[in-house]
Amino acid sequence: MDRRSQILTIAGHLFSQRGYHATSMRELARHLNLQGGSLYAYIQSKEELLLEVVRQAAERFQRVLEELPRGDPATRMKALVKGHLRVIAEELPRATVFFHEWKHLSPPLLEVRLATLFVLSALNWTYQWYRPEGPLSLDELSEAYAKLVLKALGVAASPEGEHSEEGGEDGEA
Amino acid sequence: MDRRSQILTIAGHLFSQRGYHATSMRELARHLNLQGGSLYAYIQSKEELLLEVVRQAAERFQRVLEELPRGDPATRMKALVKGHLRVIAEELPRATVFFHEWKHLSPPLLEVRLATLFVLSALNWTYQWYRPEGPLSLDELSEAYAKLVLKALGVAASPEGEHSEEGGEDGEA
Amino acid sequence: MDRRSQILTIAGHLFSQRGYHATSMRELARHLNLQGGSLYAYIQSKEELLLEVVRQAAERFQRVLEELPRGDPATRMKALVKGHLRVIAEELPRATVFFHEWKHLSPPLLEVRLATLFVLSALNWTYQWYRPEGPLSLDELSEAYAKLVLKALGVAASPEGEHSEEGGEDGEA
Amino acid sequence: MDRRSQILTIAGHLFSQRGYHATSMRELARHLNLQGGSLYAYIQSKEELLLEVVRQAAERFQRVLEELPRGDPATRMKALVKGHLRVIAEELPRATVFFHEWKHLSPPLLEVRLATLFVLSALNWTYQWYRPEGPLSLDELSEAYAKLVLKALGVAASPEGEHSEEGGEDGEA
DNA sequence: AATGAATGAGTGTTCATTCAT
DNA sequence: CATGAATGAACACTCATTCAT
Repeated sequence: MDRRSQILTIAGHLFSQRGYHATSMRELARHLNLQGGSLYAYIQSKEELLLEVVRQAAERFQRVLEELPRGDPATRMKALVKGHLRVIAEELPRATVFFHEWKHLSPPLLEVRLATLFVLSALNWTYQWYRPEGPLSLDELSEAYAKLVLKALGVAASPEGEHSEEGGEDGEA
Repeated sequence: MDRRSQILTIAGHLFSQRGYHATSMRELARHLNLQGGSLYAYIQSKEELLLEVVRQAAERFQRVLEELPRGDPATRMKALVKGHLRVIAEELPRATVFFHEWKHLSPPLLEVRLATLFVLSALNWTYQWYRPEGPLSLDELSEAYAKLVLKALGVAASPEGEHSEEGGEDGEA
Repeated sequence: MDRRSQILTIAGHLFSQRGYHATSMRELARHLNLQGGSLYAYIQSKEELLLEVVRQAAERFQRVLEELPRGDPATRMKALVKGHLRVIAEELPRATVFFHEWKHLSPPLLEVRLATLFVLSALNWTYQWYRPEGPLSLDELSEAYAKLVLKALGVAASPEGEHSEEGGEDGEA
Repeated sequence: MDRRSQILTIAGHLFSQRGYHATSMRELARHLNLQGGSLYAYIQSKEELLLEVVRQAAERFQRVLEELPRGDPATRMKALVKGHLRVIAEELPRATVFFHEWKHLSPPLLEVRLATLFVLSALNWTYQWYRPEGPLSLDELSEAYAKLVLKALGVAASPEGEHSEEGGEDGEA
C-alpha cells in the first residue's frame, strides 16, 4: 500500500471519527509519522482528501447495485440488503464520511419510491450504531433485516421457502 | 421571540446545513445582522449553543415516547412512527444536529431489539432526505411508513383494516 | 461618598489586586452594582481612572515629606519612616498601584543618595508583604524600622535614646 | 541561542517593561520578526511563557541562598547582599516579572524576622530603580548596601572593617 | 442616573499551506 | 522524501466604549 493510499485510509478513519472540519492536517500527519507539510507531496489539498474518501465509498455502493444477481425480486432484494450492509460494515469509516457529506457532493435524490426510501433509510442508518466487532454478525444482521424488508414489501423470503406476490423494487442511493 | 431564541434557531439551521465545526460565530452573527462578538451578550460559548440545540431536539423525541397512547401494539406503533416523523419534520435543523452529534452526548444503545433498530433506523434516516416543503405530506409519509413497519413486524395496520399473522413487537429508542 | 469616589476606591482595590490591564471595566462595574457602560457617566476613560488612583497615592506620600517636623535628623527620620509606612498601610491598594505604575508616570529619580535609596527601598517594599490586619501593628513596624534605619545611617535613635546590640541575622525569603 | 530561548528572553524583557497582560503575543512576535501564530511552534501558551520566565528568576535567587559561604554572620550577610543584588542586576527583566507576579506563585512569607524583611525589602526594591548601564557599578552598590545592612543589624563590617559617621539624609520618592 | 444592546478593534490560538533545505 | 520554519487568514472570544432609551 503506497503512501497516498495510506493517507486516504487514515483520513477516512479520522474524518469519520472526528468529522472533516474537526480533523487537522497535522493530526492526520502525526498518525502517519510525518510532519504536517509532508502530506502535500502526495495530495493537493485537504478537500481533495475528502472528495477521494467519499468517492471510494460511493463507488462501492454503486458496485453492489451493478452486481445484483438476476432472479426473482426476493432474491435480488436479499442480495441488495446484504451487499449494502456489507459495504457499510467493511467501509465503516468511509461510509460514515459519505453519509455525512453526500449533500455537498451529490445531485438531489429524485423519484425514489417510498418503499425504497424506507428500506434504504433503515440500511443507511446502520452505520450509526453497527460495530463489526460487536456481538451481532453481519450475516445475522443481513438475514434479519432482509426478512423485515421482504415482509414490509409483502414479499415472502424466498430461499427459506416463502413466495412473493408484489413486484420487487430497485433502490438507488 | 427574544434574541437568545433567535440565536438558537439560526444556530440550529446553520449547524444542520454546514455542520457544527464548519459554522463560524461570525457567520452566525451575520445572519442576525450582528457583529461576531455581540453574540456573547446572550450566550456563553459556541459549545453551549450546540448543547442547547441538541437538548431541545432530544426533549421532543422523548416526549413522543412518553405520550404514546395506550392501546394495541399496532395503534401505538402508528403513533410512534407519526410522532417521531413529525418531530423530525418540524425540527429538521435541530434533529439533523442531534443525529450528527448524539455520539458525543448519549449513553450507548443497549439491548434494543433488531426490529426496533430497523424501524428507528428507517425513521431516523428520514432527516437526510425529507423536506417539509416537498411534494410529500407528513401524513402521507407517516401513513406509508407505518404500514411498512407494521407489515415488517407482521402486524396488520389496524384502523384501515389489514390483519396480522405474526406477533407484534414494541419498539423503544 | 459620591459615585465617582466610590468608583475610584473600588478601582484602586481591583487594580492593586489584579493589575490594571487584568481588570475589566465590566468587573469594576459589577462591584458597584452597575452595568459596564454606566461608569462613563462619571469618568472619561479607564486610563483616567489609573491616573487618578496613582495621583492620589503620590499626593499622600508628598504630604508626608512636606509635613516633616523640624528638629534633629533622628527625629525627622523617624517621622519620615512612620509617615511613609502609614501611607502605605492606609492606602495599600492605591500604593500598590502607584508602585507598579510609577514608571509610566513620573520623571526619573535623580541625584538621590544611596543611603536614601536604601531606606526608601526598604520602606517601599513593605507594600508587598505588610497587611494591616496582620499580627504586626503599624507602630511596632515603624518603631523597628526607624531603629534599623537610624543605626544604618549611624544616627542614634534620639528621644527614646536606645543603643542596640542585636546580633546579625540571616535572611531568607 | 535557539528560538525558544530567544522567545523567553524577549518575553522577559517585554513582560518586565509593559507587564504581562499589556504585552500581546503579536508584539512579542514582531520583536522576533515573526507572525503571531508562529510562536506556537515553540511554546504552548502565553502563560507557559510567564511561568518559565518567573521560574528561571526564582531559581537564581534560590541558588544564592544555597551557595552562601560558611563563616561569620557579617561575611555571610555580605555575600547574601552581593549575590542577591547581582541576580537582580543580571536578570533585571526576569526579576521584575518575578517581583510583580510572586503573589500568584509562591507560598506566603512566614516567620521571617523584621530585620530580615527590612534587608530583603531594601534589596528587592532595587529592581525598581537600578540600571546596570547607569553610573553606579554593582560592586559599589553592593558594598554600600552591605555596610548599611551590617550597621543596621549592629554588626561591624568584618574584612574591610570600617566604621561610619555619615549624617542623616532626607529621602524623596 | 442607569440600562442594555451593539460595536470594532484586539486577544490568544489554530490551521492549511508553502518552501528552502 | 521529508523536514522544520514560517505565513496569513481564520477562529472563538473579550473588551473599552458609545448611545438611544
